[in-house]
Amino acid sequence: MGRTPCCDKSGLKKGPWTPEEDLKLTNYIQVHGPGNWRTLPKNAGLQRCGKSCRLRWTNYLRPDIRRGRFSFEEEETIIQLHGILGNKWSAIAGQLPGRTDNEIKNYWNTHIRKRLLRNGIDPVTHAPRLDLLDLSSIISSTLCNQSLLNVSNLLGTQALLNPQLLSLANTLLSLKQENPEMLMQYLQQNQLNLDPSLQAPIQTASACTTTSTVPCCTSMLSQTGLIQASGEGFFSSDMTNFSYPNSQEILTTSTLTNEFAAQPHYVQCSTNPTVPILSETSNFQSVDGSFDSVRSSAISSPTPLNSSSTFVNSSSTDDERESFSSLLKFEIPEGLDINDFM
DNA sequence: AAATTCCTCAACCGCACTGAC
DNA sequence: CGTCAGTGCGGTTGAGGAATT
Repeated sequence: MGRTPCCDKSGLKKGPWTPEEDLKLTNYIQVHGPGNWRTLPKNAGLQRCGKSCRLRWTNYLRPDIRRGRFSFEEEETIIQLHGILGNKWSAIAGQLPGRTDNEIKNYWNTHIRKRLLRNGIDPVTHAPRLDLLDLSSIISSTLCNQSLLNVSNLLGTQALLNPQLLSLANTLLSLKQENPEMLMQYLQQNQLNLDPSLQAPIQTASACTTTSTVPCCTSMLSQTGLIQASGEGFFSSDMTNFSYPNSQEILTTSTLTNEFAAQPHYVQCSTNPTVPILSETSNFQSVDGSFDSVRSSAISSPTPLNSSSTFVNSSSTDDERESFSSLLKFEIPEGLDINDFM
């Protein structure tokens, strides 16, 4: 049947608001309060759609709007919450007083998203981008034991540019998770160089979930830094404990907590010396794999994330942000143009 | 200095949801 | 129960300024 338009659009002004219109809208709302947007334009003497008035008010004229550059804490919070909530901009905005969903959405799309991509992170899943990572290390870790298959000699950086090899990596990852035996069969069929001495029963995915098989999967973690933990498969049960252990500190509303419970969890690995995670001078608890401080500091901790940086609102540079974002950095082979993936 | 490209963000659009009738 | 008004939300657009050629 279709909805009737929110207002009669004929003769209504569109486009940027003039100061006069802003004044009319502000004055009217100060007297009558927001709401009843359909009749508001007429009553306020505006040639605008009520929807347009509402948007102008909520996104720009509202007195509690906080304008200006996003602080580090805000940016960190956005990244954290986006990892949990996805594109639930209004929910994210609810955790950032004074910021609108529109503003956060714009900032995400123009700044954070690009930075994550530069650092090898898929901005949608917050997992490392397979197509941006060192393929050989991925395949090695896929087998849960780098000694099992020395593919480093098989594949070089060139592999990244080969769609077939990328496809192969995807296949291996899928097989590894779903059917390790089939993976071994696949490898044999494809004549990959398996060390005969290591052709004992391949570690199953479930075996990889025990901490006793330490080499298992840790190489991938160490290679990538931030990995999506899918509950079972790649990571030990202990490791899943890394993920957002303080989520309830971050998310005070039951809605957010519930949504978090339904979302994939993420872990961050600190074992790779090439990943410039925060040093011991920070409150980043890398020793035991706990990332509470990083995850919760934006809200629960009044102290800066990294003592080496002074995070003052609106004063940080992109370089500083880039430095901070190295928390989420992965190894991306040189010569790979990130723009091709954006 | 002019032309072109890139980037930002305010604003729009269409759909979904909720509650009143 | 169905319809509709009101509102909220997320994706997209495009104007205008900045940066680059």
